[in-house]
Amino acid sequence: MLKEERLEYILHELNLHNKVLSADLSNKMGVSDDTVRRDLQELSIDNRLIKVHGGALSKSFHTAFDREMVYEIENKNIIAKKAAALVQSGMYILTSGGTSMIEFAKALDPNLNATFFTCSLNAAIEFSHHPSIEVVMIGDKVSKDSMLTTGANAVQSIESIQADLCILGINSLDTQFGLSENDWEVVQIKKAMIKASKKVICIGISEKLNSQQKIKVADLKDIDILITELDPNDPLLDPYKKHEILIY
Amino acid sequence: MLKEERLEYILHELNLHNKVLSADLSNKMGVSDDTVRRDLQELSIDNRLIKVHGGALSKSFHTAFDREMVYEIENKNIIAKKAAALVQSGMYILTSGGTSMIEFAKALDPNLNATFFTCSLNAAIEFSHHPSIEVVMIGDKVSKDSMLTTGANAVQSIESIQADLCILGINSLDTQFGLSENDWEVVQIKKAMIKASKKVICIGISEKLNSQQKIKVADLKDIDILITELDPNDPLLDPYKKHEILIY
DNA sequence: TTCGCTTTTGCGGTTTTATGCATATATTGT
DNA sequence: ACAATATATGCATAAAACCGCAAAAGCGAA
Repeated sequence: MLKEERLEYILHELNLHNKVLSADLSNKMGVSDDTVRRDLQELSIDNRLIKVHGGALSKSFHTAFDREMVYEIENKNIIAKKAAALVQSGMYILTSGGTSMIEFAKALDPNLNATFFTCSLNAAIEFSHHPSIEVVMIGDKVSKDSMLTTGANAVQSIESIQADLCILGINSLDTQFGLSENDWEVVQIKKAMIKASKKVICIGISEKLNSQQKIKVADLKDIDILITELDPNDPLLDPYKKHEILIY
Repeated sequence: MLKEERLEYILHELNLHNKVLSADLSNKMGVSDDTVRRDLQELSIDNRLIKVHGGALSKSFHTAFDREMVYEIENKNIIAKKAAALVQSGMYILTSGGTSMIEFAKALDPNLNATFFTCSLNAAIEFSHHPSIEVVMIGDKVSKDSMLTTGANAVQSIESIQADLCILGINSLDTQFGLSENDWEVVQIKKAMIKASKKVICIGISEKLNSQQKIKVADLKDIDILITELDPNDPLLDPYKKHEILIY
């Protein structure tokens, strides 16, 4: 393993888990812990991570998120892994944005060969870090709140796609009102995405369940799969099973 | 084995495995490691791969060459301020990407009211942080090296715009060959942008001057304004003044 | 072909880099 | 406070990169 490769690997691990242990790294990479320590030191000097006794922490983890958010991130990671398992090579996939989607992008199998369409600037960037998937950014006016492209042009672009999968971040989900949002423009986009896909997967932390917002995106019957951090047998999810939604 | 053959072979191997070892290459190709090193060096200069101690890594894997960029950030800031001064409210502006453009976005007057069109994911995000400007992302397939959307769709979108200004990051600029790039797709985008704008501004650090790359984007006569970190009276810029380019 | 010219290549010697090991020191948890 | 780990430091070594030079190969024109 080349030195630069190791540095990349370490940063990658950090992105995924927000922390690394020196001992783990030296095992996995097959080098002495001296070398690992020197690698970490170098990355630390370059401000790419935070070195601590026994390993290192992700920079963003330390600066942007507090403990509470970490808990969320762990959950989003669980969701991301479940969702990533449903993606197969050759698929065409429409996705929205949100932090769950970012984690999802990180969790994708490095050998996956698929095409992702998205309106989210951040998601597009994260997908682009993957070595082999294709990424198509759907263009239009950028909505500053959500960092999504929205508008007639985007909707039209989506309509011209026949996707296998549509993966949507949940803003609010409710057994009565279904999937809902507060931003009219974003709703139009999500509606178009659902219409253009054979299967619809909703991902989001359980906190978002059983809440409503002002504008309806879709009925429950339009949703095929629901992914949360909860165990599929969790009673909280029972109401959704009744609506023929698969729970992962 | 001929030289060009070797270069092809190296890039091919890199595509397959994302890394190559100098020792492996000299064995497989039956040449000395000096030759391999020189081959790698050449490809590295042409930005086709990342040379590291012991071999080379694929470009797509290693996006973090921003380490060096940090040194240039002060110069880019100077450039950004000069460029920002040329933008007026009400303008429609096409922009490419690059770190200079990111700095430019940060340097914009907070009271500015203008509309920015861009193919760069990063630039779009940075522009979106501005309180009042409108941002339109031009959609298409995302080119992973440059994080730009490229393709026929993007070109077509650009063609449907009549912009006041086009601000392009310089990759290579030369009095003979004009503005040039190494990526065919990106060249198409930039050409379209130039065509769609009344005025063309090129921004970039002086390091990029007097160098050429493989594909021509535009002649000097297509460029109206050139902005570098240098003083406009710097002798290095004299050759460009002769071509009726305004220097800032 | 043969003569000059440029480009490419290989080689010897030197310098730099990467890595592991031994030893001394520091940090941590109980 | 003490044992267990982790870190820092200096050193040795092997591999890789660099440099200059000369031989070899490629190329165009007489």
